[in-house]
Amino acid sequence: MIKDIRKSNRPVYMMGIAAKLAGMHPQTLRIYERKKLVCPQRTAGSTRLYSDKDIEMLKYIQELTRELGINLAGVKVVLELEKERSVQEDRFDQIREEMDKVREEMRQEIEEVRRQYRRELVVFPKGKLMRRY
Amino acid sequence: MIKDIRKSNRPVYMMGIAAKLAGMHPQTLRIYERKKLVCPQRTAGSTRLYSDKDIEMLKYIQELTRELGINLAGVKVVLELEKERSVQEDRFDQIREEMDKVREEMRQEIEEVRRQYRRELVVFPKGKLMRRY
DNA sequence: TACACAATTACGAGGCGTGAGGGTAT
DNA sequence: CATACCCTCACGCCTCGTAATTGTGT
Repeated sequence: MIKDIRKSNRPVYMMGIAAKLAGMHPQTLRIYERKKLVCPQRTAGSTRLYSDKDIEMLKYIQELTRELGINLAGVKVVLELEKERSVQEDRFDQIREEMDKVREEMRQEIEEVRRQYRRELVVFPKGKLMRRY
Repeated sequence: MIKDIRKSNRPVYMMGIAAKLAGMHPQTLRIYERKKLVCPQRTAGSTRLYSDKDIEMLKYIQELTRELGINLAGVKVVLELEKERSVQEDRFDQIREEMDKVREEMRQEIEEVRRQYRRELVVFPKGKLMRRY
């Protein structure tokens, strides 16, 4: 399976590049890190390295702050809630899938019952049915 | 069915009382109303009347702002997300209930098939089974 | 050696709670 | 007519983004 490059976790961009990609001030990225909103990897010399996923997150946080006017405490909670929601949606899909499976199993079981009775019945010349022995 | 008084929508408290009940400044309540967070009913003379539900909401918003430090724009989004979540949970319960129903229906259908075959078979003296005619 | 990063501090704009003042409903 | 409401304006605190400074990594 080929990984989606746009969402890779591989740390690649230094802070300056990341800031330009996200259209933000480098200092802002440090603030976000202190508030545990976007936490990039570090090199041995403690230089930050941002992944594409981090960049996406930065852009999304920007939407929440600039367009909706949410402060960082709010952003944190919103991100948590949306994560919970995605988990919930997964569970939802899962249970629906399970329901389809149950339907199919039940259908097959009914079929099996029918087949079993059919196997036990034989047709006699005059069109009558009898148990096989 | 007796309504839960603690969550009633009936408008009863004037602003001063509501503010005391929620432990907030009356002016704050006006701000929340302007931001469409808590919208009390009004009398003909445009005096605000808060319900118990409104008071509950005020207390909850207070938690979000004071304890979590979320600003009002954030509170608005958080409230929306939690509403969505509750809807999603309802849908979840509903589909689980539906699944139970499907199971039961299928079980009954299997039973019905068995019964039908049993009805078509009769026992002959020598223990053999035949179709009813 | 030059350039970009790390960390801290300071400043300005805006959000939010609180208070004051004048007018109106009950 | 007294009290509590209505509304608007103004002040102070806090948050957040930005800039400046000094030191370090590459």
